[in-house]
Amino acid sequence: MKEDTRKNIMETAVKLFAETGFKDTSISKIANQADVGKGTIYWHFDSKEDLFFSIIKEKGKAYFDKILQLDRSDLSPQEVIYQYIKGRIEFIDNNHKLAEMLISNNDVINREFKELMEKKHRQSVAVLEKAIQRGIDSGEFRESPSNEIALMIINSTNSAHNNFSCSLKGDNEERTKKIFDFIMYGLAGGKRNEK
Amino acid sequence: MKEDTRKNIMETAVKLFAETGFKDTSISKIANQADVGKGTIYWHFDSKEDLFFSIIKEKGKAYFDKILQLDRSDLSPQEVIYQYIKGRIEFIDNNHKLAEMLISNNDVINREFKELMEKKHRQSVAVLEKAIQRGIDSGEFRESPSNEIALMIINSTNSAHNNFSCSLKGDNEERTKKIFDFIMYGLAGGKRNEK
Amino acid sequence: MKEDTRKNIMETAVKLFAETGFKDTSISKIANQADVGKGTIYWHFDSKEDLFFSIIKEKGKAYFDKILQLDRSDLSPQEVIYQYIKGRIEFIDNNHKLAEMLISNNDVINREFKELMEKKHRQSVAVLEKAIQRGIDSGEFRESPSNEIALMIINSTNSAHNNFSCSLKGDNEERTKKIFDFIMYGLAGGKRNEK
Amino acid sequence: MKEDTRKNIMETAVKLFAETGFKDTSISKIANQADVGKGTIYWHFDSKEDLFFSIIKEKGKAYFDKILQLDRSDLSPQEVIYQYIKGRIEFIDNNHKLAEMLISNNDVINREFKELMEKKHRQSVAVLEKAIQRGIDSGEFRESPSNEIALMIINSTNSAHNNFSCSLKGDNEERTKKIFDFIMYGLAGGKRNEK
DNA sequence: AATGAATGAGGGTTCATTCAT
DNA sequence: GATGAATGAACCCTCATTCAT
Repeated sequence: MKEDTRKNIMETAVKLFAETGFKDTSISKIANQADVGKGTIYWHFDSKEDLFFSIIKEKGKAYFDKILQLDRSDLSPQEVIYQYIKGRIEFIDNNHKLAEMLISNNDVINREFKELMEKKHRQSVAVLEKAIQRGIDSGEFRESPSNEIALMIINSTNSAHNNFSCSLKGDNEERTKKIFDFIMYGLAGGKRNEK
Repeated sequence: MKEDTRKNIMETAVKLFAETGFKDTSISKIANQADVGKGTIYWHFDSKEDLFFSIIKEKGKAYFDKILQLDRSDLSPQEVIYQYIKGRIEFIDNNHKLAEMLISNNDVINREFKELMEKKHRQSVAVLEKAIQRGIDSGEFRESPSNEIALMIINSTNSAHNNFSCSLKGDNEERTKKIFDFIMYGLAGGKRNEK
Repeated sequence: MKEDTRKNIMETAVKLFAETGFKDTSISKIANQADVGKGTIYWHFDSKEDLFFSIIKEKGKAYFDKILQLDRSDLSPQEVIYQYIKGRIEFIDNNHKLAEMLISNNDVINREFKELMEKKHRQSVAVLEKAIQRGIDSGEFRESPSNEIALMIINSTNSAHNNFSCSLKGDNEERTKKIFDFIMYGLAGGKRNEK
Repeated sequence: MKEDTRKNIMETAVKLFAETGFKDTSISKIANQADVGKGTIYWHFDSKEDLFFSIIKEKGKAYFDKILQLDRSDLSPQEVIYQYIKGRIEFIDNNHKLAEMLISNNDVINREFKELMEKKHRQSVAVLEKAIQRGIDSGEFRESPSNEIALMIINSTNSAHNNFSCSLKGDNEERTKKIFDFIMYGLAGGKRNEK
């Protein structure tokens, strides 16, 4: 029963945080919606921030774990990139607003959160970076700064989710392919005519 | 002197809004930091929202105008894309904090703001889209959905600015070239070996 | 204990509203005087207006109910008028400050309040009007516009309470009789010598 | 020219004060409406209160002077009362909202204003009182406490102006007569049948 | 474990007043 | 005489947090 209340609060909170953001979601609203007393939330969590972090950590864990698991040499570099895009799109699809919080650095709550997010971000970059480097070493990819390419891949992938009411069309598979294709061959594709 | 105070307030505000977001930046804080009375802000602006919009409109105008001017046929498609990237990077460099506000859609304040930003975003997409289509028609670019490619270009360009304390290295010229290169040729470049 | 706080706030508020009016009575002042936190007032009432209305509705109900109960044919017209005066004087005596709020229409807060007060006022007028008409029909009273006479009776009755530090003397019984006498016979009494 | 600005301000102010009351009329609004700078008002008047008092004193003077002039023995007691009612109704008609301020003691601004109003009120009562006493002495009026009757006359006269959207009908002459008649003969008129 | 009444710091905003020009 | 930009105290209200029960 103990865990039930805690879970109930977290699930209600994640929905509300995702819908209206951290600042605009009050403890009262969460308590109301979760059908518990306000004091109950403070029995289970130290503060509003603590509640938020607990959610982020729990919900984000699966996502980040999946990314970290791509850091294996039995996957081809292209496969790593493809799976990265796919995983992110799926996560965004399932946790729409929460994803925005994890992806953007605007809703910075405090230093602890910022540092946690930066760490996760660096880890994601590192996974991609390694795969890219492997691809370059094998001659599969062209010479380029792997770290920065990783960053551009991550940003391109964001095209999958709403960006001022504009986003990629199609189901997850299609969207993944589109982004992967863009990342792999760019606009010109094989057509190299130097600017 | 009249305009000095207004400018002072706007510059202080843009810094604080960018640092801590709209919600977490109080009028008191802005007034303190700008070394004016709280009432002074309300002499120059109708409300906190009005202050925010005034900043967005005034500072963002030059940036968006420059993008719209790229919509000319005497520029090659590649040139349009290159100039787009360059313009955005320069804007980000000069208005670092403001750029974060303009780029992120997390701090959506209200419908008016949302609609303004969406309109500007659609216009930017349209400019790129046209250029891409021209490139495809001329055989310069490979066949692809121009609208969605435009979106991915925009997102890739965001790699130029801080993304959880990680960004592209080099001066503006270098960074522009890196992004342009990525967009043009992708990771594989001419090396096409289908996944 | 729950109701104690609410009552405490209402009683403090009615005193202050009556002393200094709605506009000039701040929530802070009420909270201070009632020895509760400002937030406590907002726990019990939605807004300053809600507090005001709650007082009016709760405290005024008994008074208006008593008036409406005079609308019975087993009471002689004179008796209705006498009881009306008596009821109002008693109410004023027991709710001195509140009475000032109910009687004056200067502190009109908003449409809802205005309409509520007008409705109650019309009902009071109607009760008196019916009684007057009955008295005229029976030949007890002289021919006269019953509606307007009702209005004058109401205003005369206001003489019982402070009017720029001047009011009728005596206990409630005496004051009721004085006003009743004035209303019945006027200044000249039976002495009719046309002006 | 000096007096022109001052007059302009006062006339604009009296209109606005009358329309929206003292509290709800801001100096800005008056300045705007009068088409002068805010500072100009403060050059002509010490404060918002001073502006208000200046209006009250000036506009109220004519009214109160007229009442005081009724304190002459060449007027019959009835004539005094009749003229009192008539004067008040005319004043109310010409200065509708301002009249409410003068008549009600709810919009008490401060001690000075309160005392001024009470003094004027006492003087008005005194004029009526003397006339009543003369009428009683001459056998014209029946025996009664002249001071308190004066108060009731004043209150009855208030029936002429809006009282929660209910007031006497007819032109000034008619309304004066109705009130005079009520005051003189009451409801029963000559018909004395003791309750 | 759970509750909800109570709190007060801080939010955005208004406005009478001042003063350099 | 006249102006209006600047001020800051005070306004109503919100909400994260506490604590007696």
